[in-house]
Amino acid sequence: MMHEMPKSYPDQIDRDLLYAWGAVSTRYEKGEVIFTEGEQARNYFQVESGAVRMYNLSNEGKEFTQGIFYSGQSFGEPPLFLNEVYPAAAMACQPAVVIRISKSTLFNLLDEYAPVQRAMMHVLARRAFQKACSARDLMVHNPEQRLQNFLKKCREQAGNPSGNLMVPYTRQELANFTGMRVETVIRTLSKMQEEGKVQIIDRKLYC
Amino acid sequence: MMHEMPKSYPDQIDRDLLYAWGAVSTRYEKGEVIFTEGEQARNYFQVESGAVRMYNLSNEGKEFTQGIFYSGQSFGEPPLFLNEVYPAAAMACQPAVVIRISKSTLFNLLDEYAPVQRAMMHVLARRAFQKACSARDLMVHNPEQRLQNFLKKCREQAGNPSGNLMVPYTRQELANFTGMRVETVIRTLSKMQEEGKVQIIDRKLYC
DNA sequence: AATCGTTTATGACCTTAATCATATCGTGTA
DNA sequence: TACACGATATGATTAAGGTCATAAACGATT
Repeated sequence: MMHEMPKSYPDQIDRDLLYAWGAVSTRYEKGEVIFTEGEQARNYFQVESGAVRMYNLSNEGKEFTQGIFYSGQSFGEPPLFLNEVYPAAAMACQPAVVIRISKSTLFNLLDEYAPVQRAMMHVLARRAFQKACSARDLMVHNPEQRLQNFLKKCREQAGNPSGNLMVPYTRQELANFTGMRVETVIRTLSKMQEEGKVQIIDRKLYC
Repeated sequence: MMHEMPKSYPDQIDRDLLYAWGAVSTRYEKGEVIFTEGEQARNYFQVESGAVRMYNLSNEGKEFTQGIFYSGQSFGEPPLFLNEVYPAAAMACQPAVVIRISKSTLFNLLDEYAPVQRAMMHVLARRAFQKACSARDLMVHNPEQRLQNFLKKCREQAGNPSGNLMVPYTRQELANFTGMRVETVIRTLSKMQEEGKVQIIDRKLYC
C-alpha cells in the first residue's frame, strides 16, 4: 500500500552537513529491517526518501505501530542519548534510503554546531510531546473515540485540520496504530460512516 | 497515601543556578493544581521537594497517570520548546515545593550554559524513551502482563531490579497507571499472589 | 481471462474486563 | 470506645471487543 508523503519536516539535520561528516546512506527494500527492538542504539538515522515504520511485536504476534517517518525525519534518537536499547524495531514500509552516522560523530557534530543541537532538542521535545498525547489517546477504551483521536492526528499532520483527507492507511494499519483488531476497525468505521462521521467512498476512507 | 521517594535524579538543572536566574518557588498542598491540560506552557517547573503527578482526565471521569515526579525532577518541559499546550495536568500528590522560571529565562540560561543544554537534551531524550516504552507496555491487553510491565518499571526505578520492593501505590493508583479498573487490579494481583508472582503481606504489595 | 494474494466485509460465538452492589478491614480522630 | 472514611475485597451481571470462519471485492501478474 502506498502512503502519501506529508509535508516536509524542516527541523532535522541538514543532509549535506551529515554527508560532510561522513554519513553513509543505505537503501532498504520494503519490509527490510533497519534495527530491532532490544538492540543497542549506536547510530543516528535519518530518512532520505521513502518511509520507515517503528513498531513493537507483542508476544501474541500482534503489532503496534509507534510511528511512521518520512523524508527528512530522524528516528530512533532517544536511546542514543541514554546509552539504551531501542524500545521498538524499525522497518522500511516503502523502499527507502536512510542516512546513518555513528553516535560519536553525531555527538561531535552537535558540540560543533549549537544551532543543530538546538534543533535536536526541538526534535526530542516533539517526540516526548507526541508520545504523551498518544499515551493519553490510547488510554481511551472506546473504539470510536480512539479512531477519532488518530484521524484527528492524521488531519493535523497533513495540514488539513478540517477538510476531507483521504486516509492513506489500510484498516489493518489503522488497527496497528490504535491497538485494536481489524474487524473492530472495520465495524467501527462502518458505524461512523452511517452516522456521517467519516466517508467511505469506493472503500477508501475520508475524514 | 505516602510515596517513597526513589533515588535522586542528578541530571536536571542545579537549583542554585535557577535561583540565581530569578526562579521563584511555590508551595502546593496535596491536591493543588499546578497547571491544567490544554493550558499554554509558559514556565519551566522543577520539583524542589514533595511529589507532583501529571495526569489526564477522560470525559468519563477516568484518570490516567502519565508520571510522578520527585525532588530534583523537572516536568512539563516538552510543550515549552514547541510553543504548545500541556498534554496533561499537573497536581501535587504530596505537599510539594516547586521552582518556576519563565520560558524566556530558561532559553537564555540554556544558551549561556552549554552543559545545561546538554543535560536538558538528556532529560528530553529520557522522556521520549520512557513514553515509547509506556506506549508499548500499555498496548498489551492482558491485565497481568500490564501490571508486570509496570511493576518491572517500579523495580528498575527503585534500583531494585530483582529484589522485594514494597510497591508504594494503592490499587487505585496502580489502576490509574495501567489504565484498568480498581477491581481488575485487585483481582489480578490476588491471582498473581496465588501463583507466587507477587507477595501481598498485610495488604501491602511486594514484587 | 484466469489466477493469486491482499484488503474489506459480515455473521456467530466466546472471553473477559467493566460495571454495580455490597461488605470487610484498617487507620485516624472525635 | 465509637465513628467515619478510604482502601481492599468479592460476587453477579453485562456489554463489548476479540476470535474464528467465510466470502466477496479488488489489484497485480501471468
